[in-house]
Amino acid sequence: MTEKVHENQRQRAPSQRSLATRDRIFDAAEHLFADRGFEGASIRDIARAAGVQGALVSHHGGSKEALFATVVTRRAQELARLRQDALAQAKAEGPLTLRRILTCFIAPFIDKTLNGGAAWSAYGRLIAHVSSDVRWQHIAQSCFDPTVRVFLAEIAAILPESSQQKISTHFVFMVSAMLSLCTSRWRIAGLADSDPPQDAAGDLAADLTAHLLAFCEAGFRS
Amino acid sequence: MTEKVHENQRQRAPSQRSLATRDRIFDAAEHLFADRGFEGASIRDIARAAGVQGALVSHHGGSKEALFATVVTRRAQELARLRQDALAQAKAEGPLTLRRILTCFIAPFIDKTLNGGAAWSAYGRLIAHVSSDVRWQHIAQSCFDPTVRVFLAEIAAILPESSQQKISTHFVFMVSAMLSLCTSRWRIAGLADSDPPQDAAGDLAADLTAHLLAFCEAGFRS
DNA sequence: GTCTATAATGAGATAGAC
DNA sequence: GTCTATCTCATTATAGAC
Repeated sequence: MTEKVHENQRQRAPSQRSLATRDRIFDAAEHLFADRGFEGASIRDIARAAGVQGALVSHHGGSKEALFATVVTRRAQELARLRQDALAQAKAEGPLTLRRILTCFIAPFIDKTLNGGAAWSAYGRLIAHVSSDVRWQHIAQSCFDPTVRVFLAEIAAILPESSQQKISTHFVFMVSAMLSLCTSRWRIAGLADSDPPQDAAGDLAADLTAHLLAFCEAGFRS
Repeated sequence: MTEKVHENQRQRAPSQRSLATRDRIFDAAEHLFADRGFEGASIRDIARAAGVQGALVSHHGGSKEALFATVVTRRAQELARLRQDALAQAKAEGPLTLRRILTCFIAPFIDKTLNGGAAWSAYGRLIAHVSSDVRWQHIAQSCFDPTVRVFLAEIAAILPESSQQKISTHFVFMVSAMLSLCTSRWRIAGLADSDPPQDAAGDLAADLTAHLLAFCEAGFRS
């Protein structure tokens, strides 16, 4: 079999260089969409940040909407896997508690977005846009709802007296609070009249995760 | 004293018609900024929605940024007054509890944004943009932080063992959950596999307020 | 796969008539 | 206070050379 393939089959795999360029474009798009929203980030901005020409952004990302969806989807799979792996491990280690279920959902996200580097930090803010704008409902449904439904079912088993409506409402409260750690830490710092807590005092992500978990577990049990 | 004034004094009061036009422009801007964000809403869209020419939007609103700030500020004063009046009345009626403090903050907002008509509904979503984007920090500080600090002080008096950092963090969690009722009810409905609860069953705002209050009070006490 | 060049449209803002 | 007209620049997207 030669390197040549039938015309209706896929072309040969993209080169290393092409893949690297594509990832630079997606990283730049992720960062700018996160910071300035869908309309606030222009293709030109993204191209400049990635160090390429505008036409190349369209080549790799398609239309601007397709690029947005691609960038959101890109890390969603890894995040879903982290969460479901954590849940599977928690199940293997003993009977599930509400706290353990919520931890499996929140801890991977906070760990990545606060300790996972600039790209994951931007991704957290990007998801906040998706979660608060009905225009991206289709993305939320395909990227996040399947995993969320798994967690909702586990919570419902722990809290049999709570209606599905109530559990779903509380879950959205929890997600909103979680995302506020990506979008609104400036607000917390401003209200606390203190500098944002430095890593000097320890693991910021662990502290915030514990805070958030305590808040939400109590809320679910209310 | 004639109608003529010194050139460096203010001109005569605007006409009724001018005020009505200005309000139509601000209402249109509020709605479009809320739905599509700052960059997503164009001056031209706003002019068309208000039924005026583009130049008139600039005339009444100044630059686009100034227009955005004006529209956010416009209802902030009324909201602050509603919240502080509720707090004053609660104080007059007896010793404050955590639940009563949180109610004074949340209930006026939910009542207006869910039962106060389309303009207040849009305003709720608009505030969600301000709260989640550090670019609008100066607006949040001037419009909302003064009232928030009053409530933080009352909460601190009820929860003397909680640090200011913890109370501020929990307060931001609460505000995020509250705003999710303006931005993400579609998400709750999608996850609950049920139509969004209809008003037929009663007062939607009252039900959601009670839900949210229970969740957040338990969180604060965690 | 990457570039240059450009098409086609829309953006924010303002000058000046009425 | 409101409108028409226009300036200047940015926008997304694509065609076509290499």
